[in-house]
Amino acid sequence: MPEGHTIHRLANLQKKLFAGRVVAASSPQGRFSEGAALIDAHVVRTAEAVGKHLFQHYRGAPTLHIHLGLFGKVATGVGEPPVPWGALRLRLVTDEAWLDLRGATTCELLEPYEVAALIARLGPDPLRSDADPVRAWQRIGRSPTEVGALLMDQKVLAGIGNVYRAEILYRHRVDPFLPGRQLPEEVWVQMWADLVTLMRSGVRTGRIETVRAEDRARVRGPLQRSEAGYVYRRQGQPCRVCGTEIRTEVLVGRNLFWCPHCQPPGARGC
DNA sequence: GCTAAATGTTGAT
DNA sequence: TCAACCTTTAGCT
Repeated sequence: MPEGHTIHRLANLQKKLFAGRVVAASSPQGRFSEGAALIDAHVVRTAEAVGKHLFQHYRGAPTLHIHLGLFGKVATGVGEPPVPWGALRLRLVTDEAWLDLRGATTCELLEPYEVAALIARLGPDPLRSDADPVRAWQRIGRSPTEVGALLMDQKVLAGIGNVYRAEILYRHRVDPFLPGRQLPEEVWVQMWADLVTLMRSGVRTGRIETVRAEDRARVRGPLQRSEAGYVYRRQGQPCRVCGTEIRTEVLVGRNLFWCPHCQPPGARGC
């Protein structure tokens, strides 16, 4: 489930399991053999996440940069690593722990200046204490582009994906198609604060949970895995608050979900 | 068993 | 705006 919270969770875990340890690196699938050879037998200094980008910094070797894309997965564990299966791009093994990477869009080694350049083109990440939400507002507040498109733009905000986009717009009763420059600044300030809270909770639990306690009471039975939010992937089903059918439409190449009653055209939030 | 879709990004048209 | 890419899984047959 690779939105920003997943990547930060992985970084925290990797710091715990690998920082200060020598890793044996290999690429059973073969696509990352050269890179694996360069970090093999080196010590991991630390791991960190910026938006959806994951970095492992090494002593005496370049930085490992991973981007999971839509279907990439990292599996980690302690003890003996499992028998390799499928397309295993990268395996890291220490005396006590292992890590397997599959399906990632990006797995490469970067020099420090390349890491800096990559981070420089990202907007503020709600999960980082060094993030400055004003930078995001400077772009959103003067843009004619739909808020629903701006939230997904990693140059504007880093770490938000299709689930958080839909859910944060719903929670603040904002029309996804509202031009950014028509969004009141105070609504943006609330959305940012809400993102910080929601995503931090996502890092803790490993899940995206967005339904408020008072609305949870309206839901009969346990929330299904695929419908744990207000609107994401709930097209055709009744809005948890007003009962109107949730709609979906493609916006910038991704399925957007919203409630036409709670987020009517022109709704600027509350 | 097959197909489509998925929490994403890039590069070509 | 669209296809390509990386892989797994859900929902069909």
